[in-house]
Formats: sequence, C-alpha cells, structure tokens
Amino acid sequence: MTESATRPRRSDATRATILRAARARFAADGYDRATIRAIAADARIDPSMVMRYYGSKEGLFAAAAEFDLRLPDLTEVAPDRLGEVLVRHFLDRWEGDDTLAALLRAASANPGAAERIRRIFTDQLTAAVATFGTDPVTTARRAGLVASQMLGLALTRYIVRLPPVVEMGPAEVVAWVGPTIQHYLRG
Amino acid sequence: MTESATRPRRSDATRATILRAARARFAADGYDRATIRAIAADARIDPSMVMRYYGSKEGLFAAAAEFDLRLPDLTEVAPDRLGEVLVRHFLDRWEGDDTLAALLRAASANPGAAERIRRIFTDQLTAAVATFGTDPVTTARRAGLVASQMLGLALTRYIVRLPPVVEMGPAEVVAWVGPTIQHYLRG
DNA sequence: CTCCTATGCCAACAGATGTTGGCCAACTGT
DNA sequence: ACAGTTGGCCAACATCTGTTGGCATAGGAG
Repeated sequence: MTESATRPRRSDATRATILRAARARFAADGYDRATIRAIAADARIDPSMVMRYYGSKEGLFAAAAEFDLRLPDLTEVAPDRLGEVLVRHFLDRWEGDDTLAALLRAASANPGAAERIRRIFTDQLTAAVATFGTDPVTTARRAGLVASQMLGLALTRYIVRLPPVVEMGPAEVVAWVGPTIQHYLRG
Repeated sequence: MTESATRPRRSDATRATILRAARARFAADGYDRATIRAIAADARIDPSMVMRYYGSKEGLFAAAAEFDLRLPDLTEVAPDRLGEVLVRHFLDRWEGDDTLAALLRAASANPGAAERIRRIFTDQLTAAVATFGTDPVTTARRAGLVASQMLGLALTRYIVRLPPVVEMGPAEVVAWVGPTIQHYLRG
C-alpha cells in the first residue's frame, strides 16, 4: 500500500482508452447525452469497468475534464503583442484537444463543469494577467473580459458552429480578435 | 373550422403558463435536465397536458425558444456609436428574458437549439450589419465576430457566471465591450 | 335541460440510464 | 505449481423519462 503510484498497473491502458472515449463523447454530445454505455462501447469495454475505475459518471467526467490553459509567461512577451500572442495560444491549445469543448458543453447541464471553468479562467487567467503589473483592482475585470471573448470564440466555433466563425482561419482570427484582447489587457 | 384563430380558447392561459415555466426551466437546467414533469409541476398542471398542447418535448422547446433579437435600425445611429448602442441593446434585451439563456444552455444538448442560434445570429445580425454599407464580402465575418463576443458575454454572465463578468454593471460592460463591437463593425 | 366538446387528471407503459454484485479468466509473486 | 490478486464481463435492479389512452368534469350551444 505504501507504493500506490510506483508500479504501473496492467489496466492503465484501459483507463486511458476510457478517458479518451469519454472526452470525445462529452465533447460531442454533452454531459447528459454522453451515456456511460456509449462511452464504454467506444472503448470496447464493459460499462461496469467505467464504474470500477472512476466510481461514478461524475468521477469520470471530473477525470476527463482535467484541463490546463498552459498559458505562457507573459512577462517575456512584447507588451504590444500580448493580445496577438494570447489568441494564437488559445487557438493552438484548443484545436486538437476535445477537453475544452467537453467542458463547455457540460457546463450547461453539470454545475461542477461550470465551477471548473470558473476556476480555470479565474485562477489561471487572472494570475497570468497579474504578472505584468496592471492596476490590481481592474485585473480581475480584465481577465473576465478576456474570458468572455475567448469563451465566446470557442462557443461559436466549436459548439454552435456559426459558419462565419468556423470558416475563419487561425491567422484571420488572430488579426481580428488580437486587438480586442490587447484592449482588454491594457486599454 | 374556418375560424381557427378567431375564438380565444379557454386554455390559452394554461398554454401561456406552461410556456413561461418551460422557459424558466430550460434556462435554469438545460434541455435534458428540464423534465416535462418538472415543468408541469411548476405550472401546476399535469404532465400529459404539456404533451397535448405541444405534442412533444421538442415541440415545447421549439415554442419556448422563439426569440427575436429586435435589433434597432442601425442606419439611424451615429456611425461611431454603433458598438455602444448595440451592446446596450443586447444587455437590455437579455436581462429579464430567459429565452436566450434557455437557448444557449440547450445548444449543448439539442442540435435544433444550435441551429436556431445559428439562424438568429446569421440572419438577423448579418441583415443588420449589412444595412450600413460595408464591404459585402466581410459582412458575414463581421457579424460572426460580433456574435462571438456577445454570445461569450452571455455565456460568461448568465451560464458560467464568471464572477468578474457577473459583477460588472451594464454601464461598465458597455464601456469595455462597446469599442470591441465598434472595431468588429467598422475596423 | 341536454348534448357535445374542451379541459384536466390518473395510471400505466416502454425504453433508457446509472449503478451493483457475482462470476470467470488471466496474470504474478513465491 | 499454487494461491491470491487483478482485469473483465454478464445480468439484474431501481429509477427516471417521454409518451399514451382512458376517464371524469365543466362550459357553452341548441
């Protein structure tokens, strides 16, 4: 019992497969519509295994929705390029990783998911914004505004799939939204 | 049979009560979690009545999610105040009307809701943006960008309830987000 | 007053869902 | 080789969901 993390368990591969299937299903169908049976079927495994390894559907979602913005160190970025850099970073971070879409979809039905988004964008973003010294009073507000634009972009691009937003290439998005973020950060 | 819309039916009040309860429930709980039984209980009515009057849960949602942006005539607005006017209009339109929140929450689970949002913001917004003559090629894109910011604001304010965004008063929101919309419209 | 229709409720069904317990096979340390 | 542990599956349960049909009652037309 003293070495819980040392020996790799034989079932780790299965665990990972379940997690991958769960993320994909949660992202595609939302929390309620993504049934344990469907996730288990995708992972070619019995539904009861999901319960054994993750305790409950809530537990599975909690594990699947682990997400880190991985924000770069903003102190090393030219101050007038902050918006541009941030928008590009968000796009890179989100394309090819279902987790944020899953989180966003689930936020509508699962209070825990909304709470998680709140923590991610409050803690991580606020911390990053605070690194370059703006007025501490407005820091939280600036972070909130950045979140509103970036989450709105994610919403219209990956969930609602609003055609004009979907069709924009990354470079165009950066060119348009970059100045907005720049304004929220230093306006 | 020739006068289907003339005589007001005695059950119109019940119909309206159901619709009000449905909007509130859909807005608060999302499409899947808002059960017909719960809606019926709120309306102090039997669940079977909901089916009789609206055919199915989908039908009820379709009726409850009727939404119009009611955009003002933008040709009569000073060109450099467009962003400010639009943001204030959106805020006024959304506070005190659950419909958009219901639509937004449901978009995660109900494909029809996403489609409806797409139509609202593609048709109505694009039309409004097109009234003042910008380059028609970029009109759709501008409308999409406005939608991304306004829907992001609604998402963080009414669904995710991100504290800094919730705590901002309407005037502050207009002051911060107005220039963004202005930039998307005429930048 | 008498029909007929509209309005409402009750009870039930069929299907799906999260969750549980028991059983078998495969692996592993001794 | 053996015993114990781990990984996996099957079947079942309790609950909840949308939905349906039948039955009572109230209101208006004749």
